[in-house]
Amino acid sequence: MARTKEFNEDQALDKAIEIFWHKGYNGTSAQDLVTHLGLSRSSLYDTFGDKQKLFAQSLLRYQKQSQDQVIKLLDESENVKETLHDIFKQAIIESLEDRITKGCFMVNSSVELAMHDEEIAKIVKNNSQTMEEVFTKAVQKGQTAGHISKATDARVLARFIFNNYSGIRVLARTGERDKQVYDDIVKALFSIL
Amino acid sequence: MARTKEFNEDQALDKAIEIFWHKGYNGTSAQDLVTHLGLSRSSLYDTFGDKQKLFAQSLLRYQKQSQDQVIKLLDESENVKETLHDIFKQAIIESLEDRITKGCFMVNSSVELAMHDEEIAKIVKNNSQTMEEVFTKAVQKGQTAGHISKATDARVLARFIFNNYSGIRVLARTGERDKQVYDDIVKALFSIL
DNA sequence: AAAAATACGGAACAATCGTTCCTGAATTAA
DNA sequence: TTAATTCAGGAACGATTGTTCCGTATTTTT
Repeated sequence: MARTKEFNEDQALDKAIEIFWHKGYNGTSAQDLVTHLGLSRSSLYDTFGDKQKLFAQSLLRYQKQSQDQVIKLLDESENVKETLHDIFKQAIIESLEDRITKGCFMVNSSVELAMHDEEIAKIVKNNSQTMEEVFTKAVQKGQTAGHISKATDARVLARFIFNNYSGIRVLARTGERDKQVYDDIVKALFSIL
Repeated sequence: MARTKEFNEDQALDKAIEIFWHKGYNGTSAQDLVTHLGLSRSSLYDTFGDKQKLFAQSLLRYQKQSQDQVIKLLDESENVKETLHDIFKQAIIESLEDRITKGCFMVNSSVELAMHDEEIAKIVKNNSQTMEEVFTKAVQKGQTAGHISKATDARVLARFIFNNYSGIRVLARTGERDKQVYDDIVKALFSIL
């Protein structure tokens, strides 16, 4: 009956993530999207609705991708403290390697849109809660195994870890390229785990 | 020779800070500025140049205001650890009280503009360096006085403090209203000082 | 082969963007 | 008083915004 799409929807979403991540919501124009996604205006609007909906779908996809990665690493980990350390090391590498410093798409979107767009606010809130749960369970696992100090409540540590993660991603967004600054923060953070 | 200005330039800048802080640079239109500052278009452009210049001036004024406050508190402090604690408590109060959650103007601007506007990038970088110095000296002072542990290098702790400050301001921007979340972070942070 | 459905490219939309300019009134210093 | 300067207000600028629509091409199912 119908013609098939010539582009892959998920690949297009990945392109949308790239440009929204780099330029933000208000900084990305419809023309930017057409150019970067390689689609026509009509295909773009037929497929994704409008700019706001495309942004929300992009952010959801990004969230799922990054959450899944962290969850998998922590689930499979036999030393949670080491794995958490690896996660931070990876974030630092990404911050230093990216020639265009994009920071974290979720953090960027929180700051730019959370208070102006209810749908984005929900995604951000859901992300925070999920990450808090993931980190809390991981810390508990580490405390049981004896890799992480039991001196502080697991949820407190989880919130603390998440807060430092946000901070580091802001730092990356500012264009900080001195590895020592990142390393100092991680060093201090892990001194209390 | 000339008619005197009927408005106070600094007061107008304060109004500009308010709206840029709330809506961001791209989210604030020229009409928003005219309405909120209570000036005519012509007066606004004659006085401040253009939107970008007005934004930069606003951010500089905000930076000076908040830096001066922190520096004064820490300079006059006899117990730096307590004063740092007060500074965080104050940030939490502001985060919870603000009906419209604005976060931190400097953090917001970093995320939105630092990588796209060189002038803003310079302001942000200068702010980070200054705050790092201020915190470093404060921590040294606290270590000498015996209020802060000497186990960790002062600069490392300073960067760590600043990172958690950024994180908390992002949290505020996401609209988090649970005081316990903020308190947990501060509790964990001060457990290593 | 015919018919149905959709992708495509691009023209075109009204609205808003930041900015400039013009008007006439108001105020000041010479 | 005169000349200079700045005020407020609004019209108007071209450019860009997000979005819609249309004609054509293409593919799939009947």
